[in-house]
Amino acid sequence: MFALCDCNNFFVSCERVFRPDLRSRPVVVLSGNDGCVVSRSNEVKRLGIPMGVPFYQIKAEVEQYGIVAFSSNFALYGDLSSRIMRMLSRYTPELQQYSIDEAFLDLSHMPDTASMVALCRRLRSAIDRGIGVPVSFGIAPTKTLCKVATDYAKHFAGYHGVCAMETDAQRRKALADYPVEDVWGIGRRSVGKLQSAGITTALALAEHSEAFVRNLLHQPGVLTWRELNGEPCITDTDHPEKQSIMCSRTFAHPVTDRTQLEQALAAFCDNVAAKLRRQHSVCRQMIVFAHTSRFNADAQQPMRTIRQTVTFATPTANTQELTSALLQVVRSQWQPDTPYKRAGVLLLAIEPDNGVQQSLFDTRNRERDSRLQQVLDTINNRHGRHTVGFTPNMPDETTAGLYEAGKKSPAYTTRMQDVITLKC
DNA sequence: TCTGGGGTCCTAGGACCC
DNA sequence: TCTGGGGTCCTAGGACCC
Repeated sequence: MFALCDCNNFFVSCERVFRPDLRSRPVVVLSGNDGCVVSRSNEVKRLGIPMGVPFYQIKAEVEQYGIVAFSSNFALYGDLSSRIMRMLSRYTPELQQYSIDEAFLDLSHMPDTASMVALCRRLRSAIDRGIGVPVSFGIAPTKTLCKVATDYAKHFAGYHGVCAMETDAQRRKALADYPVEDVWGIGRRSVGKLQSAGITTALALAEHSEAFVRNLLHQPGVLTWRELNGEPCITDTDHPEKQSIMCSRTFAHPVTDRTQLEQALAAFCDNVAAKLRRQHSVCRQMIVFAHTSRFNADAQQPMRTIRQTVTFATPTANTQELTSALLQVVRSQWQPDTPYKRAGVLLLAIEPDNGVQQSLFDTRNRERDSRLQQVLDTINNRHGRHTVGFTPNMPDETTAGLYEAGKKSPAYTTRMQDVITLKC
């Protein structure tokens, strides 16, 4: 048996930890540049405002219902997330963090369902008291069924935040009332195919034959089908070492200046390379891209794109080497008078940094590169990101004009100046 | 005017091999 | 008229997740 711990409305709940005055008010958290709604309080969900809607399209509702909006504050969410994960791992030996606000607990060592429910209740109240974020638990024999159980735990007050699915009768009853489009692993495209086949509930999907499901939804659909029928298939839900590392941003206003684009990309490169080194890895490939707005693009005015995959003969995690390759890409593909709206850097073909295969024709002094990089990392860890580096004037989230995040809350838990003061 | 960011896995098709 | 069969590896794109 597994349990899934899922934080309720996570980003909104994080904002409410330090703003208890907002606990019963409608609150949303927005994506980068305050573009889209990415987290909603229950009050906002009840108003029918959908996930992912562009913020400007709900201006009227914001006004009418007094919806409070925040720019996203990942320093805060990341810190509260790691506190929750630490607390969960104190109570269970087997914890697989699945996302910033979800983790699977392996409960196979526990004797019966009653003790599993009791454990989850203890965890729930410990997290509520110790951190202040409400969470829900779903207990079931497979991870896909855990997701279903967690939804029931969230939506029916009678469960008090913990729903266990133990018997086959419980499983069938839960799936019969569960819309197939809400099943974990069934996306937009699959829903269309399932509807054409007359399948609307999770139970109807589970009761079709494996051959039917394979023909319609292929291998991933078969895994979901098996999981719905109680056979655990999804095992690797934790990925401590990333296989790809990306940093990309949409600019608040399009960038038409080459130097400005280069500096933005150099900052992304700095971030991904530091992440790569932190997990003790190197990469053999890097994709550099920048493009004009993907909206309003048509045959007359197609999207204009910079995009190139760079392959390194010797795998690397060196910021200088990655940055100079990146600058070459930009300089060779740059088109003047082009409003670049989004840009990014993606590292691929990642492998551990021990036992790197050297290239016979390598021209770099790897040993010296590595010593220099270590010194720079030490300085930047002590004095903040981008304190020293290979590119001057690297912008960050606060650089005027490049990004919009005017509704951001303080970094209450990660920046000394932002720690709240209590007047007693 | 305004439309996010960071991941994973699977599959089809091309290039290449004998 | 008529053009094999069986592999591997790589890449781009699709589908899905939060």
